[in-house]
Amino acid sequence: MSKSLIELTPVQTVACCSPLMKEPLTADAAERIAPLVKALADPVRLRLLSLVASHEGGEACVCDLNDAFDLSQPTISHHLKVLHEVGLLDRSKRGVWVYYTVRPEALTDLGALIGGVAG
Amino acid sequence: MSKSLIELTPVQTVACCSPLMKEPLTADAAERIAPLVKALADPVRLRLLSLVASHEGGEACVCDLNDAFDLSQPTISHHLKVLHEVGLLDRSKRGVWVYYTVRPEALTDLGALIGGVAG
DNA sequence: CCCAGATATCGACATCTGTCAATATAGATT
DNA sequence: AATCTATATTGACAGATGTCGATATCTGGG
Repeated sequence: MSKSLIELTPVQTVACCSPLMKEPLTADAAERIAPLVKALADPVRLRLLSLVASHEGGEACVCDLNDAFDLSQPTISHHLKVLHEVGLLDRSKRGVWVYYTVRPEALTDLGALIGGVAG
Repeated sequence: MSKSLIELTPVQTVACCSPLMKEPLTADAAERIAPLVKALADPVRLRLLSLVASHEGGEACVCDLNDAFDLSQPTISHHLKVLHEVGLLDRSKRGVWVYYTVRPEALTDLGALIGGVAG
């Protein structure tokens, strides 16, 4: 491990880790990965991510996402922020609208970490 | 979908779902999958799972696990229970000792769901 | 049968989390 | 500028969660 884990974001940590099943996670790595998993550990955020990811071009407007749920607009905004902060979604503003896009590597790396495919 | 989701456990739900990125999760599926992800969304449980999984034969005694953490025995017991209840770990008692083993399919399926590998 | 050790359960507590209503901000249109 | 619409932020609150100490349960050995 050439770089100290301290400098890495959750996504970067996941990208460089062996699968869960191959060798024990260090306490540091676990502390760093948990927030990423936690961001996924909510039914609304799972659906949000899935909606964005499966949308045309892996990109969706907040206005569309709001309509897909029976939740207040601030609540959806909050969940999107959580997903954005851990690096699972990117934001881009175009005019009045905000578009969120998935970061496929982040999902792929996390899937590999959990699923045991070589990472 | 031939069987109602209502009859499926979290692990079974994950096993039958398309990857997050392929098509939008239904609200039902998301509600069912979230507990499984939530069980992983804690640094202690990530390490526990990783310790068990990477142990000899994918099996570890609680006594060994307790020693790996600076936490009380009831706390470790609680975390193991969480992992067991969602189906990520199996329990087996041999004499006074309790051994936990990973369910590799559960991890593999969850990894595929998140990572986008065909499920 | 009683004790000692391993693990689980209980009850309590502080902290974190999801949600909403109210409000703020920012961009487009008139 | 005034206003409308889209999104974010704030503050509040109920409920969930991680942790511990105390205690219960189970099992093997004396």
